[in-house]
Amino acid sequence: MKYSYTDIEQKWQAYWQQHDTFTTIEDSAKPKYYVLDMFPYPSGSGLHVGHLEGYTATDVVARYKRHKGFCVLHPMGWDAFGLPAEQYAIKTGTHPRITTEQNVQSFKQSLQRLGLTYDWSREINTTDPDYVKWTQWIFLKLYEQGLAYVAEVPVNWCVEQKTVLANEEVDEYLEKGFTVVRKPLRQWVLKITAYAERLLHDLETLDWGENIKEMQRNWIGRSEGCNITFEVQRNPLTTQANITVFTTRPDTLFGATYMVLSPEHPLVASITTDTQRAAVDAYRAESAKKSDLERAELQKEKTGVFTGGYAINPATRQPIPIWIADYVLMSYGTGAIMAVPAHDERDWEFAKKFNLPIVEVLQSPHDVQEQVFVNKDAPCVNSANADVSLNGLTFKDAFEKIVAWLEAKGVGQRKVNYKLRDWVFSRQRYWGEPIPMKYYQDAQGNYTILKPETTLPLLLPDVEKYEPSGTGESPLANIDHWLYGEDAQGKFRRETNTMPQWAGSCWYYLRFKDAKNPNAFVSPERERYWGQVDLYIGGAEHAVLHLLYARFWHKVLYDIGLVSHHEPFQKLFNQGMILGEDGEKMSKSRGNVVSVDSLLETYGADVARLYVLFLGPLEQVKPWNTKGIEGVSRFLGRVWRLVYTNLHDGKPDTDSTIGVTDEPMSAAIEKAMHKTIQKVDEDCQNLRFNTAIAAMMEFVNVLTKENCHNRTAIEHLLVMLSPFAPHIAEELWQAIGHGDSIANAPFPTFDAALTKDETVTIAVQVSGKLRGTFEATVGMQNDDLIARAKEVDSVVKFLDGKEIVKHIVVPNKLVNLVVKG
RNA sequence: GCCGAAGUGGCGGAAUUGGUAGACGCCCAGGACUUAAAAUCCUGUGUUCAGCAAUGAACGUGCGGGUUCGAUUCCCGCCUUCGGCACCA
Repeated sequence: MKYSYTDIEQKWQAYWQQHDTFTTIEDSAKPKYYVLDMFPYPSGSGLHVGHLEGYTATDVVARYKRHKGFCVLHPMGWDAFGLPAEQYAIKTGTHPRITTEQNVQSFKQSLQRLGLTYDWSREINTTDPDYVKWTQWIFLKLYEQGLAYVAEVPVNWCVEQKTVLANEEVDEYLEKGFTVVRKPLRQWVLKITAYAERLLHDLETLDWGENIKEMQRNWIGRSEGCNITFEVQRNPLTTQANITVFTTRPDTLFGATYMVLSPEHPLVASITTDTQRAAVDAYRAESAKKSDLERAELQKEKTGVFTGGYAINPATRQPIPIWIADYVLMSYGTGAIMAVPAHDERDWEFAKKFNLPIVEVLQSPHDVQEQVFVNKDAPCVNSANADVSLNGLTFKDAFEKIVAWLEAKGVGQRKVNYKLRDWVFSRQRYWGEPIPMKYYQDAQGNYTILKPETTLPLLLPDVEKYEPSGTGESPLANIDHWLYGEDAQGKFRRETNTMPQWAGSCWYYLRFKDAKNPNAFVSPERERYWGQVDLYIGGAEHAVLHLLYARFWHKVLYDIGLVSHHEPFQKLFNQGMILGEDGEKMSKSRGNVVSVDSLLETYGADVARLYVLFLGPLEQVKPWNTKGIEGVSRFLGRVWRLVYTNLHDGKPDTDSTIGVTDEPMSAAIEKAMHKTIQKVDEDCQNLRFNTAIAAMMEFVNVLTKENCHNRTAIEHLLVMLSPFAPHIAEELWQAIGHGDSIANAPFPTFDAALTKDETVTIAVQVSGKLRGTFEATVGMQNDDLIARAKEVDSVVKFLDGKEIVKHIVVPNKLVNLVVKG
């Protein structure tokens, strides 16, 4: 019989479906394993090879763990809210639900053709009313915990289109010639900063790549320092005020020669003197117009203006000028800084530009008037007053001493700051979960009294137009019959903001444990049974946001007793991107996209699965290479011919030519088999699929070369291969007489004694250079090894006439004869 | 600029508690089978030099140093590529 992947793939996919082969089993007598993919946004362009790689990897793990006797949870779903469907709706009027459904169908079909073992009875879709209900329910839990609040937050506002833009849209709109400004708008915000310390600290407990942890740490951006209060100098023209700054270098306080406030700082108006007011107002107006992007782009030249006001440096008691400049951000620390130009690059640049004094307070190897000196190890100088002296102290001691002094005087306080900001959680869009809040009328008839929805889910109404309302509100603001209503508590207007796409993905891994539960987002029993996700695989593009947001929600749920672990994903593995054949990122515009459907067409699922893993290490970024696929295709052909030997002989095509025999295998083959099992087993556990496949190829090459068709060897090979190429494995398993699915066969075990060689090749070096080899029995004594090494033909001439000054022996490996002369 | 990862044959990659560099696969060349082709099977395949040849020697893991009997692996200094962050005081 000839190997025809189309026939056998369809046959076995139907078989698995009919027999519920991969329906999840919950058996508390067995260990559990929860292996999860980052679920996709079902885009119109279909599955790409990046999906293929990640999903195949988790599928191999899921199947492998099943062979190993685990109860495996391996689910799939759809992160189906999102901008593309909404933009398509704006263009064509097609309801996003329709587009989404179509895309889901096509995605699901492709996934099924790959022979993935997803338990489709647990399929979820973030846009389903049943799912939206629980997303909203969790939001209300956050609200009850005081972790959701309303604030005025600047957003990207397109002036011409009267629309709020997502960050990723800004460039596109600017290119079209529109004006994009920062405009404060009413937003729902989640207080993720309340969890900053735990989000940082608990990273230690996770089995994640160090690089991803580091990215999260940087994003959270913890820094220790202190807040220092500067008294504003009394001046008949200004009001009495204090300015608090945050600094990580209080040890340089004596060198603070000026202060800078962010242009948005609330004290700017009261500090500014009349003579400076016009300049200050002009500067503030200008920076308000600039988008964040522009501020960042213009980082070359520092700008700023003097307010006319002065503050007193608490250490030197000297008055120092107060400036405003947009290099100081209102959103970090206190929105104000003390500037130490001698020892901070930004301050130095600013001081040089505006001729502000630069005072050296750390012993510097060069003149700080000429060049800035940033250092933590240099001792303090010029840093003493009547009360306190830091001179001679380095960072740590100086820090402690000055902070103690400031605290004693009541003008300073230790403080930890984070770069992490609270999470702006509302979008002015249609295609998202409505935020389930209502505003009831107050005594004046204004809708100001905020209360949560009592009936969930709150679903989206149908709309005629998907464009934003033009007022900065979402299209929902135009749907009066949905927007306004009355209940026992009075007349209300609904919240028009919707949730961001992140919302659904913050907890989907929990819903998979109990996907159809109508009474709870997950039952406590099932939550506990499946516990943490044991392995989570996805692209590194989600290294920060999705993973941080999900961890945040999870911790909140943990705190209110709804989940049993404080972290959701125990082990995270990031697959590397697959590039086009040209080594560039795959993109439609480059025309280097490899589509999964065409691969399936040409080579079938087993080859596609095998090849995408054989390409290289899972975590590595690697280019696609269409030619190499022939190799794995041939490999499967060879496997096929181990069972169906007739093709090899060119004889007629009949089923009776199954060549599996019960003749014993040779010792060499048996050894090769045990080594292969060991290697494949280890590699599967460590997600090193490329070398696992290589090991199986080697084994098949040995079997082929020796014309060995031993039943045990082939059965073990098929079980090892089945996680990778399940269809052909099932077909051959059946062909050699098994009635049950290979998926239920236990993974072969190896005999450690049989993986060891009796003889080894010893390398012989002369002064570190390889000059020959010889065969020796394992465990041969060092003296014997040396004696043998000296007799090796190719070695002798390098020893001729030389004195051996040293013998180095690595047992069972190598002899190195060090010679002189 | 800062943080992180990585640089190995014509190509994808393998091998690191320091011990025969190049497993496996692609490409390529030669052979077997075939009327022929495809498929399949076998052999060879890092570079350079010497030789008719078997073979031998030198070089070789981004670059330059170092430690060591021995370095792809460890240390120091660079270069390049990719990813992330980007005035965070």
